[in-house]
Amino acid sequence: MKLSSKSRYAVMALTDLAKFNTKDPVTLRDISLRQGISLVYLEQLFLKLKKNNIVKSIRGKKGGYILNKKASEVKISDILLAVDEKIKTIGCKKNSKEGCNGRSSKCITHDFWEELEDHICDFFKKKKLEDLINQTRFN
Amino acid sequence: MKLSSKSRYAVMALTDLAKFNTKDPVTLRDISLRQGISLVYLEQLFLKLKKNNIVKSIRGKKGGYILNKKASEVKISDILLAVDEKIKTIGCKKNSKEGCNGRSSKCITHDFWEELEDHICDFFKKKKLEDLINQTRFN
DNA sequence: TATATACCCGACTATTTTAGTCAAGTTTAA
DNA sequence: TTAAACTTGACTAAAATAGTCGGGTATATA
Repeated sequence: MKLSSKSRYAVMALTDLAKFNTKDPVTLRDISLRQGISLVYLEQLFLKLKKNNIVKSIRGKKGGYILNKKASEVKISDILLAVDEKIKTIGCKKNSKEGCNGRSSKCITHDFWEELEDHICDFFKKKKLEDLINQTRFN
Repeated sequence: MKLSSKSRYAVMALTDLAKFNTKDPVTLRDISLRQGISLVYLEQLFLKLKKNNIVKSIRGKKGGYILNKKASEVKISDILLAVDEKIKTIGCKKNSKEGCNGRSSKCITHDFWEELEDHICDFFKKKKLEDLINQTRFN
């Protein structure tokens, strides 16, 4: 059970962005250097974050990215959703008639996994980007 | 973020075992048939569960497996540990001096991921095998 | 209006992990 | 004696992951 580095990078990058999002847009190049994440990989991530209205891009010289909302309004779950992180502990389809393993209508531990899923999702929904900004000392 | 089917199967199989663990040992063949898990795969899992003192095996004809403790004393976290499920949300080493990405001593979101890890582990530590037995109707 | 800076996008690939099989045993109750 | 059941290591196909590569497009500034 692990989180993909896609998600880890997305949260790291946005935390960095939120920290430096004072007035001028922040360039991916800067985030890349500060956080040690490949620039090309960041581009992929920010494309998705933009499509999901988490950031706005400003093109041209002096361009870069800014947050689309206040850091206090960005849920971590929004970020994970944007980069396609799936919180799926089970193969069972939630409201499927054919059931979890194609045999019984529900596998014997179905409810347990669903509970786990909710437990994790709750955590991500409660946490806001703002909560992360001042949590750790910066480099 | 997903749980391996190794873990899912281990929990399913043990829940099944706990349900049928009345007097006689339960054979893997029966668990395999009831739960739709490959017999050979179950053998692999129960080897690990046995090494970790979660089950005991009884050899020979009429043999099979029984729980080594009461179902109320088996934590789900014990099971996951036994089959090598890693709850690692981050690459960061917990008490390493070199730090998470080989650069800074701690990555910017380190504390957040650690909190998530604890959140998930707590869930698994609180849940006992017994809690699962009567949760879902059986097939 | 030239151009450097920065974003945009699809295709591709090496590596790792996962899920599961295969084959060949050993043990023991009946 | 033998069938049922556990034991073990090696192997493999498929999927997911973490990125790279190459070639764009948009626009602020000089």
